[in-house]
Amino acid sequence: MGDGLDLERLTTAIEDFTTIFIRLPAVQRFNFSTLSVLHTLARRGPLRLTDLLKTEQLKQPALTSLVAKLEQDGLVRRRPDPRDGRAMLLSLTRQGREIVRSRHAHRVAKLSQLVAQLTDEEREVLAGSAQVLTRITEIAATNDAEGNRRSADRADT
Amino acid sequence: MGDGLDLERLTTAIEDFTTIFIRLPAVQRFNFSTLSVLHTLARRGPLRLTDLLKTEQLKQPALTSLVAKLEQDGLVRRRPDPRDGRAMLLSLTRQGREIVRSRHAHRVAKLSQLVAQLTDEEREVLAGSAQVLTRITEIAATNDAEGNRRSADRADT
DNA sequence: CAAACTATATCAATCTTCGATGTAGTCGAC
DNA sequence: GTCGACTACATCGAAGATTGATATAGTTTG
Repeated sequence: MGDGLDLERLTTAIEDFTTIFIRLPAVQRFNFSTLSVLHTLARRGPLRLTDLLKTEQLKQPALTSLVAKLEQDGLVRRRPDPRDGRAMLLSLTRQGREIVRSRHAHRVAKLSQLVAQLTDEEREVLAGSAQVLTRITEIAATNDAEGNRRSADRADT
Repeated sequence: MGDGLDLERLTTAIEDFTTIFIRLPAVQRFNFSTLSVLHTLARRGPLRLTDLLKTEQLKQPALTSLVAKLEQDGLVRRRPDPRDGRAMLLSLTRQGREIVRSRHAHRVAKLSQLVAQLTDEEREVLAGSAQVLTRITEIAATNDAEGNRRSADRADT
């Protein structure tokens, strides 16, 4: 209580930070949607189209055609789901993973250069925040999953 | 020294966190580029097209037409720069600011709900990190500005 | 005041995205 | 087992966004 956590300020700080950290110039010819799809597949392993759809800000036909193009370009692999004849399992090829890794590496390098200009104290704060950010992301995922269960059940008050 | 700052891990944590925090479903019909332009204008006040261009991942013609549409929709104001007859000064209208504020408010609400599920200790770490994030963003801006000066000078080794 | 430069606008071609709809696979009740 | 309802993904045509090339107009410098 009263720990001085100013959400307003923190949100603004994150918004501004992502502008310089996440929106790197697209070194290759990829747009936001494409990069987001690649990142999600890199992080969450093989996914069905429908599951991938949930995290992306696209409608299904757009995602289908984006994935088709990525397959043609050799970045994504598509194979039938052995458990469900309707579904496709999507994953990255080695080449696809390489793109995600390269962007990630750019970010690490950029962050490294910035962190070098901080005080020791500031660096300590950052070190702790990685863990907290991960926790928050997990909590959000859990909340979403529960939300889905509830609305599927139609059993809540 | 040896403060356990793992940049690899921190970068991944930030990447994953922004997926749930920044890429909110576009409640309105705006795409990424549009939202980014609105955010930048909200934060950095009146800007010339060329200056706005620097922070956006778009080419100049695309930005011109995007801004034209935003003006038609009443979200952006365009007026001639009194200091330079070639340039236009872009800023948000009240309505444009309202959109940015609304997305920001959504984020604050979402963060608030997540933070409520953290321990006191975790909240304390977050409280400190707002300041550090802001510092990092400032440093990055300074670095960029210096980089531009240097390459304009063509005077470095 | 002419040449070189800068800021923005326009154009046609290409790529993205969308809503609507189609096809094929799955599931559960009987 | 087979009928009906549902789900996963694909296809299609239209609308919108983005691009490179280029045009126009204003500015600066010698």
